[in-house]
Amino acid sequence: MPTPHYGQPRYRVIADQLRERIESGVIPPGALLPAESVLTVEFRASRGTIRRAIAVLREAGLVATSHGRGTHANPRHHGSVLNKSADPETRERHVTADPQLAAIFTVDVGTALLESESVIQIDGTIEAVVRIYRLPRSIS
Amino acid sequence: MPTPHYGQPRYRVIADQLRERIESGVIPPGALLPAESVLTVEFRASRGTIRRAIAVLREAGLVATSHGRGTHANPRHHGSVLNKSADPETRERHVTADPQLAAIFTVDVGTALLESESVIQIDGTIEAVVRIYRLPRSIS
DNA sequence: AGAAATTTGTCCGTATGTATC
DNA sequence: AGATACATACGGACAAATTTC
Repeated sequence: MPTPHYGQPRYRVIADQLRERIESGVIPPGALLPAESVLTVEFRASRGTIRRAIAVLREAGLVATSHGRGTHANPRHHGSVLNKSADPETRERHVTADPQLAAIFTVDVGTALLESESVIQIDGTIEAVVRIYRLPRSIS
Repeated sequence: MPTPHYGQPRYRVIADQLRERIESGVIPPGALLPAESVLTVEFRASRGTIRRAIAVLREAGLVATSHGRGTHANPRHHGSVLNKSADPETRERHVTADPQLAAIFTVDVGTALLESESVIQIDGTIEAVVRIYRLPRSIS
């Protein structure tokens, strides 16, 4: 099997499906998820991919994993005052200035800008995407 | 080589060493870290282990990674920029999801999103442009 | 108590896809 | 277009914690 990930990578697709089961109650709070070895069969993915999908859910705070025991769904603290803050996983890339950005920075359209992107999640659901544009740093 | 990890796992040890270089200034702010392929040679670890070590630093906010470019140290934090916005000129508009946003929100490309744009100025000079994307207000 | 089975944790090597230079 | 660098995915192996018998 090649490694095509045109749209979303497989671990994200798998993570979304597992999250759906948890939020819909198919996997009730506190219950154990199927073992990684079971999930590899079900999703026909390698264990590494399964583990990465679970890692997404764990960082989102809706599952917890114990060595030797398994991964179980977390009791949802919905409605409570506690709302988990976002995890800042920042990714950067170079982009070209669109007309709006060019006007703001007073540069030509197409000038290189640095874009920094973060995904804001609350309780595992994506709330917003923040993109910050700056002029590329000059000195170092 | 077997897989001994008596004390700390290797990726943590490597992450600590890289962190030391960043915080001590051996890798100055904004500078690129050595490529993953270089680090595999230096630490005699597989690329997967190197990537995991870098992931630790990324989640800690010490580095930011760009796809074909590399990983560089001490990216500016979003929070610091956002906190300095005393007089943000905020403007909202509807936009269509580009492929990246579509993948993050798990919607089709072209789906309507709400964009909130602010210009961050410090002492009259434009520091950054912040764009926040959200799904449109839905009924509930 | 002890051994075996189960399950997650770490690590390696390789291959291929995708973005950037 | 080629080279470089990061991203995803596979399969295998062994370690460590837990549970089960």
